[in-house]
Amino acid sequence: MIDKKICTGPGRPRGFDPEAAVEIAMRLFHERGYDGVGVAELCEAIGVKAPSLYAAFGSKLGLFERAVALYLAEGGRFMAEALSAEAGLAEGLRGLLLRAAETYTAGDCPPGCLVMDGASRSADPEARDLTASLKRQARSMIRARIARDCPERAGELADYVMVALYGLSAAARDGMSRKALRGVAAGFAAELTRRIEGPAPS
Amino acid sequence: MIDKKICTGPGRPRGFDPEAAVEIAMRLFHERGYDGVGVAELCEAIGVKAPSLYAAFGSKLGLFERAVALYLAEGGRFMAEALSAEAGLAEGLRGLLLRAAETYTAGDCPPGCLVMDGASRSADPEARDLTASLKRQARSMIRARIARDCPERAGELADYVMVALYGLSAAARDGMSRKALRGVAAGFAAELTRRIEGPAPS
DNA sequence: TGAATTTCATAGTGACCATTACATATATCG
DNA sequence: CGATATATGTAATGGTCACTATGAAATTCA
Repeated sequence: MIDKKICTGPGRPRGFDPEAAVEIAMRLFHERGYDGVGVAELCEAIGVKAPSLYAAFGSKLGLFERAVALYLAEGGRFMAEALSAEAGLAEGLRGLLLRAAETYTAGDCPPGCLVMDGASRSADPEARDLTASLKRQARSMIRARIARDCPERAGELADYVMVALYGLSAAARDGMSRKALRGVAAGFAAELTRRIEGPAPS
Repeated sequence: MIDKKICTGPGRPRGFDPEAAVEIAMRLFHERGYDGVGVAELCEAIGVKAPSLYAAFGSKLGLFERAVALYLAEGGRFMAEALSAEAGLAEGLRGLLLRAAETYTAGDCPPGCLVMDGASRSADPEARDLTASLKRQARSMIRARIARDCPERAGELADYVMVALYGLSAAARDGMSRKALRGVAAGFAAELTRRIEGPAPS
């Protein structure tokens, strides 16, 4: 509740905005992945020297954590929205996949999903673990939503949605068009709908 | 047709088997990606010093090219087989997806596909281009097979299969079980079959 | 045996990596 | 005006990166 500019204590005030820095870092990490962006490049893009960056965020990993958190707060909303929708399960999952296709090909940010493949092959195990944990969390949310209407197939269908999201993200990052991705997502959703509404196929 | 050990010219004979070296490199690249494996580690695993490796393969990228070629010759066969099968289109694509799920979770080699995400986020543009070209080639093969039976939907269905393969590979690399992946692949194939055999939806 | 040829191991190249020691600069508080 | 506290820039840390210059070792051919 306290304005952060007013209650500034003693000491030299910092010469940059940490929130803007996190946003710049988010974009760079999203473009080229955790290992693909060096601290030197982050410093230059943010307009700050390395010691200031370390004083503010602790480490490159700390800045990545902040960047991922901002990513989830901005672009990760669509998942929570689709899952908590009052619409039916099939409609919700269809919306999730279609909005993933849109989000992963939005022109104002890099293609693909920062969580899905921003650090999946990183050399830093802590960065890998961070995104891996978020992916488990996403699957858990999806599974919980499915279990409300379809408990006996929740695991199976959650896996289906996860693989679809993996595919949409990777294909987007490899340049697949938004239109093509939309069509694929609709196909994934159609099968999902059949599995939810129809009986188990033998 | 000439045994490679008999017709050895002048000079000191090399102390290692280049084909075995390529196989070792293939496994390492498959496990951790192009950037994730250093030349020093390759040298130690192969049992050779850096200059010998460079004399034999020219560069790290040259060794990667050989490793990818071996990967395609060994594990990439299932795609050509599924596409050139005498069975129907839907059966062939279903076989392709199911065999991808099996291949990507085979216990005797690392999970996922070396081509799909062995260098997709590499810092080396030449390594990225190599795998990107192979992915375009794979899509082209899939599309050509589809076009034989279903020319008006070849592009759309080829995109569908590609996204499915991306997803299966990434999910496998993130630890999804073979059983779960099989179920997902079967679901992908079911929708594909409907799109092939049924009329265009709406 | 001696020349030619190829591979070998030793030991380095400069560039980049994330990170930090140190001194200086700029603020608030007493 | 000190004293204290925080941020800054300079410059360097040790480590790893892909790669290679150099010379010795091991082979074939004359």
